[in-house]
Amino acid sequence: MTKQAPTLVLDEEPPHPAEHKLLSRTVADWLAERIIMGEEAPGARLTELDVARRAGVSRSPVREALRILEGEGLVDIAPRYGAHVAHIGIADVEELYECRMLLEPVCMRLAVVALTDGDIDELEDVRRRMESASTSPRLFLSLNVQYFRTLALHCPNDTLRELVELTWKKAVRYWSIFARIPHYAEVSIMQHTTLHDAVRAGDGAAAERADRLILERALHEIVATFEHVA
Amino acid sequence: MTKQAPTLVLDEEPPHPAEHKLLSRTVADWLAERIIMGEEAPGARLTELDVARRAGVSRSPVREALRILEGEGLVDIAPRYGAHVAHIGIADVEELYECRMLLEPVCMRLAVVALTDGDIDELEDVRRRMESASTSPRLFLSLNVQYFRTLALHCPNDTLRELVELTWKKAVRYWSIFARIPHYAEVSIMQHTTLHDAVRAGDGAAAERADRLILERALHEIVATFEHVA
DNA sequence: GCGGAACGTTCTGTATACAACACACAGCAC
DNA sequence: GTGCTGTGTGTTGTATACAGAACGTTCCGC
Repeated sequence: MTKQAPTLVLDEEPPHPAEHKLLSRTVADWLAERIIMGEEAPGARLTELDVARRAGVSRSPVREALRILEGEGLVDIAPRYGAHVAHIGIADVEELYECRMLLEPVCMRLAVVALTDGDIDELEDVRRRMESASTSPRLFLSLNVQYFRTLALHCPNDTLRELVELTWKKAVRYWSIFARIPHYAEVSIMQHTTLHDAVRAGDGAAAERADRLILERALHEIVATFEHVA
Repeated sequence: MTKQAPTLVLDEEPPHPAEHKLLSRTVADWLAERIIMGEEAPGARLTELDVARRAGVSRSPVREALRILEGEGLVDIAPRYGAHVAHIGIADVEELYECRMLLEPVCMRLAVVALTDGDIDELEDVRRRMESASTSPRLFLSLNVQYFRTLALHCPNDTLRELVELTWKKAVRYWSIFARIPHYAEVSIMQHTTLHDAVRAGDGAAAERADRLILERALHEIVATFEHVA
């Protein structure tokens, strides 16, 4: 219902827009970054006390951070045992993309037909920055997500949007692989053009098709690269 | 939570199957039950200390329980403000069912083709108990979920299964409405027959169609009843 | 009477303390 | 040597203590 600007926070805003970042969220982001970048090995045990010491905080926010990360699929938690960095496997990627293909194209279709001219301008801007960031994989991926996130914000089905965003949070786990795909940005930009045209035309069906194609290609690329790497 | 089937990684699994129920989980279940049964009014504020006192525990497990319930969509949490019982609206139901229709039928299709004879026997048993429970809405709904859950357990795509289970956790919020639908069980059983036939025949495509029909009808019924009640 | 600021209450967020449990290893019996 | 048991260490789960923020109230100025 209430649209949020460029912040990535989900929803919610009773009294104050709550930009006051909680420690637990900060720790979660910090640890997520390390996991995504591969600085925490898959399968490695994450002791609350150890994480707390390294982050320079007490166990309380760390505990909450680990639960958050569990929800985002970055760690596994076993009761009375502790947290592990979640394993990364090619089967998981395929599963995740199968799910994304079910949800995301529909989300895009619904969002595109709800866009205003101002929204399209905003997307144009992100798109431009993507084009000029094709040499930095990390930045490109970040802008890519921002494009989709901005678009999804206009999906009238909030439940669907939240599910899609959940899949994105899980997908972020494989960025390290994307970053290794040669010429990923250039090819991605090309395919992205089809989606962007649909956005400008307000053509929901075309956007749905375009997103499905993008996902199919991304899965194909990542599987090939994964096999090449591992 | 995770199925943990054929992981080839060494991955030491939780030493004990962890039936040891944590206090936080107990509180979460207790509070969820109260919310579902309408004993906690939608929109009502849930103060950590108040819940803790009523549950007879300290704030720590309550805090975790509220986060769990937030993930399941039963409460909303705003930073530095607290938790509210999530509102229940007809728009949310429609959104949720739109999502379920995208995910669940595919999940059922994949599961049905993976069933063994033993699995089918187990489902037959649940089915029989459903037939004899048509007079108790609560029990019927519970068995209904058990049927689908048992089925979904065999979906080879764990990520999809988890997403589907997430939508179920959210859907449980509307049981109080289902329970008011006249003759719900009888009609439901009838439609359920189509699905069950597909299960026995191992016909994935038929199961997918059947589940889609079931969801469409359920949405229709719940919308009608909601308008009648509210 | 009305607006606004200072105050006080209440709650969350974080830190710390304590208890229960799990695992590893050493020592003993056989 | 093998298997069991008791102890020790480390970690999680829960309770409690403390600090700061948000909200309501009251009191003052006008």
